[in-house]
Amino acid sequence: MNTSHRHTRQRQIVLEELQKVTSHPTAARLYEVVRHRLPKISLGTVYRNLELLHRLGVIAKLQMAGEEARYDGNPRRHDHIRCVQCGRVDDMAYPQLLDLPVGQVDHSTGYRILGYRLEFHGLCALCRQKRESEASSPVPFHTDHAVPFNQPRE
Amino acid sequence: MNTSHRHTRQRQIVLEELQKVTSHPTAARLYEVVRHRLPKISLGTVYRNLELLHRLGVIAKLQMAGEEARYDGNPRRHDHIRCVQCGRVDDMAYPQLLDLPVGQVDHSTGYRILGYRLEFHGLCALCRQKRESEASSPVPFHTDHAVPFNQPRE
DNA sequence: TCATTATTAGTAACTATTACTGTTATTTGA
DNA sequence: TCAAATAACAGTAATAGTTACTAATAATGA
Repeated sequence: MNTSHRHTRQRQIVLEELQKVTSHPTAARLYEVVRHRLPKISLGTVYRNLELLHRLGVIAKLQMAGEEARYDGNPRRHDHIRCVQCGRVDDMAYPQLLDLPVGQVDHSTGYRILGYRLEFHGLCALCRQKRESEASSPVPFHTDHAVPFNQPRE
Repeated sequence: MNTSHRHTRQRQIVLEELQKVTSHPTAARLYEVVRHRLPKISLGTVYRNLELLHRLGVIAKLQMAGEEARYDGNPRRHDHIRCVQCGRVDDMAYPQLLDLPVGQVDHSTGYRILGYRLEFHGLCALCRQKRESEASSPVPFHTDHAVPFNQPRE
């Protein structure tokens, strides 16, 4: 069984268009963009190639909490911040976590640690301004792990 | 319009059963457990109450990357580790992130930062042993943001 | 060039979750 | 205490993101 991957026009263009942008598009959004160059491409093909490129480590797949998956042409380790209002995702600089025994077995949990995901959430500049001009309206839903929220259990 | 919440047997038992366990069950799993006490409860009721209790800050909703949502009877801020093989989720102790201007506007991104989510991934003790006994087989899929993975872009 | 087969387009199926609808039962206050 | 008001319910249908299926197409190595 040959496990090599063929070089197709569809795969090439999906990768090219993803690498052009910094907006962390969803599969559906990237599909729209790619269709300008390949009108007959199917959404399934976009999904399949994104998944393959992700498995190969060429791109990154961002499955943020409970949201539609987004893709990132930059596979290097970096973190993201997501707007809780509009879903926009941007890169966020944060130093790597310290004292993480990656590859080692963590003795408190028994897990062999492979890595981590760190995602910030907040209000993007646009949604922040919109909210401020509309006066007082609280955060629309409970954003898990908001730092000020720290009440004791029972 | 009265926005108070009624105290129903269904809501009470969903909360009780969630608070009994430390296994971070999915809605479907909790539904199975709750049915032992309320055979006629519907899955929608479990979902609705979990969502309400989450909004009220009584429980935590863990929407780990791309996975089925899990619920945690402990709403205090803490982090989790997920097994990339079997999906199991455990608590993981890690100190709070430093130098995070929560509530402030981050000048590099323009976001008002509200909080963050930190999730580790790895192999739980069981899956680790299973894998070791089956000899060499690599991690089945690309676990995003694995720390050793750090190649330059393009 | 040709045979092999990975990949495609198009579509159907799947799954977690939410919405809808008529019924039930908690709440409230007369 | 009792009954009106309505939040919440059970049961079911709908939604949305994603994956699986199938016959046709095209990339690849001989």
